Amino acid sequence: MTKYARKILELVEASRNHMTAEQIFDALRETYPTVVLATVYNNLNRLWEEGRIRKLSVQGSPDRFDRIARHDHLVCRGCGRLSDVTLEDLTGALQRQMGVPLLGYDLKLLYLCEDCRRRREAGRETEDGEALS
Amino acid sequence: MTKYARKILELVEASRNHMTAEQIFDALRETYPTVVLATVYNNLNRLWEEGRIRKLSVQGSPDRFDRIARHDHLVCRGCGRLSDVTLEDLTGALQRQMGVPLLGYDLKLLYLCEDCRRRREAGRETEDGEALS
DNA sequence: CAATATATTTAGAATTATTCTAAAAAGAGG
DNA sequence: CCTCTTTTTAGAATAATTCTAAATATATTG
Repeated sequence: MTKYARKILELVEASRNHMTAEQIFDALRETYPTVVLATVYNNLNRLWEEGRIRKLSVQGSPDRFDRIARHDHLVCRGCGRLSDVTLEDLTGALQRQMGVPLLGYDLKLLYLCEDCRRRREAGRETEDGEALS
Repeated sequence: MTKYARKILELVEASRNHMTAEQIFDALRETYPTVVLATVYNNLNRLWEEGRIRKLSVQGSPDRFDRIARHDHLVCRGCGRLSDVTLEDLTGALQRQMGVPLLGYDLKLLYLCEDCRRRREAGRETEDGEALS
């Protein structure tokens, strides 16, 4: 782990804010003023491949990076704003708390398909193992 | 509904394939050879805003468009490949059927935040109402 | 510690998906 | 038909992300 990777992981874990690469870049520059954006992407992708952080695609806005600890998201269909929810919240409390009915949900189950498993076994030693998207 | 919108909706509903804008464009050109890609995006966005189709963001690949009828997705963490699942599948059958353990899941709950609701009430008459992302 | 090998960073160009703009064309309603 | 509104077109613009090649840094081995 390089100093950049370490600091980026720290930033992502500390933030409860689902940061974009750009925001992480800005935060990182306070410590390392000469770092470039590509380095941030390199590290984020490496951390993601290693299963150390999560990457969320939200329609129409840049990817967000998030700590790995299990939790789910409430996404505004208007502006893409994200907030965290835990499973306890889901039971009714959510609707009351938000005072608004859900428009729907989007559930993705993550796995490795045949081809990718074969390719991964064949290719480099291993990677990953228990990562969330 | 224009002929383009109609045909695009038809294509999206007929396909069990989570098509990208590009693929829809290609399919559409067989019927209307002069249509341009921007028209496809225009229509897909209009249909999505009207809640007639779903839009899925998958990390690292273009948005996919999908019929509205309720179902969820199995996403390969390696290559982004999508397949449909229904709730019955989820109960164990899924793991046996796929012969592979899930790496995790990604649940997004869709709603409209305060700001967007206000903006929408203030702004144009209405839109949407029951759309899924 | 030096020498080599491997991995990371940098700078900037390149790519890709998507949106925007302005003008032309197509519908819709009277 | 005529006017008004919406959609399409063509192509430029934008934004996020990845790629490339050279330079650095880090790790490994003799």
